[in-house]
Amino acid sequence: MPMQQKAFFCYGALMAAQKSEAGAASGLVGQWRDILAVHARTMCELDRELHQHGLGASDFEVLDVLAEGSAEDGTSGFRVQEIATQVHLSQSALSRLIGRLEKDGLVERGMCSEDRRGVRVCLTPKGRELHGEVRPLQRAVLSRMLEPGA
Amino acid sequence: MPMQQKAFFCYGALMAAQKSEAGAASGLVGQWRDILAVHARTMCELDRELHQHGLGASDFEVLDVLAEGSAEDGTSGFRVQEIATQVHLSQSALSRLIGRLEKDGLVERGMCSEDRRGVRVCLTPKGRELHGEVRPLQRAVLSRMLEPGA
DNA sequence: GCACGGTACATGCGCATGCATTGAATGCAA
DNA sequence: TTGCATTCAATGCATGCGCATGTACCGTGC
Repeated sequence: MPMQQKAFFCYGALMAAQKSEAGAASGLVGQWRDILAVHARTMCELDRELHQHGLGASDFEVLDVLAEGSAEDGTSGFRVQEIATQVHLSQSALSRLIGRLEKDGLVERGMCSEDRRGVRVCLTPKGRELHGEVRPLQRAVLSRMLEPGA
Repeated sequence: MPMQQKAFFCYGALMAAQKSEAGAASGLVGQWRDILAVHARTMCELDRELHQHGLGASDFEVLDVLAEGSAEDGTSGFRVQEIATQVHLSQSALSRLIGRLEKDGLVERGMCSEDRRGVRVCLTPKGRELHGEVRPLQRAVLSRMLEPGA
């Protein structure tokens, strides 16, 4: 399931972190630098972890939204625009992301009866399973990177 | 000076922010969501502002490093790898970014006398000027997005 | 019914990014 | 000196992303 091969983007985060790390930043720019550092570090680890299961960070975000929002039987699903409000992606990026997830059999796109412009997206059993399998890993990464005693 | 035409990436940040906004998040995932939201929102604004001057957020980060680190006369400059430790970019991305800045006449690449594999990068007067012109805008965005009374 | 503006999603396109690799230069050891 | 592992930066390549646009559909006003 090669879904996405690359995109680890682990860049200078780890090295860059050490500078402003070791203490909350002072000024605005320091605060911003810290945000960038934490974001980069965590994103990096997250992606690295998720990639072993064929997912990127954004993919997981979407799966997570779908998994949280739908009943256990994966009935209704979400409108694309509803997902868009929960995820930091442009509409076009989200559209393509859903396309990839669909191609990998993790979600299904369906017509939206109320508004035929709309598209309903819902998890497949396979998608739900993968999400369940991967979520603990994500939580682990978060606690590893965000918890104070890191 | 068209440097970089696109890359506003203003995605769903503004909308997505509203959800977990209005209060620090509770759990780890909430905390992470907040980081994502703040990062996306601020990045968006920053890019939007900087683009009016032909720069992207990463471009400014590099200019900022160079401006802070070199004496007023813009003498010495930095090694690429030194810049890399201050910026959350891969080595390759940084190399190309510097290439773009050079093409736009904002920085200059020079030989490194101590290690001829290395490259010294330093601001041109034009680069220094642009940085000085743009820095207040960046600070303004940060205070607008990060300050408590936002 | 029809025209028109607005909305929802998909697609064309250009760009920046990361990974892997390359080529040059260094430093160490035989 | 030669040989080899290492490091620095540049480049080939694949991918995801945002913007602009396209297409289908909705809703309103006529």
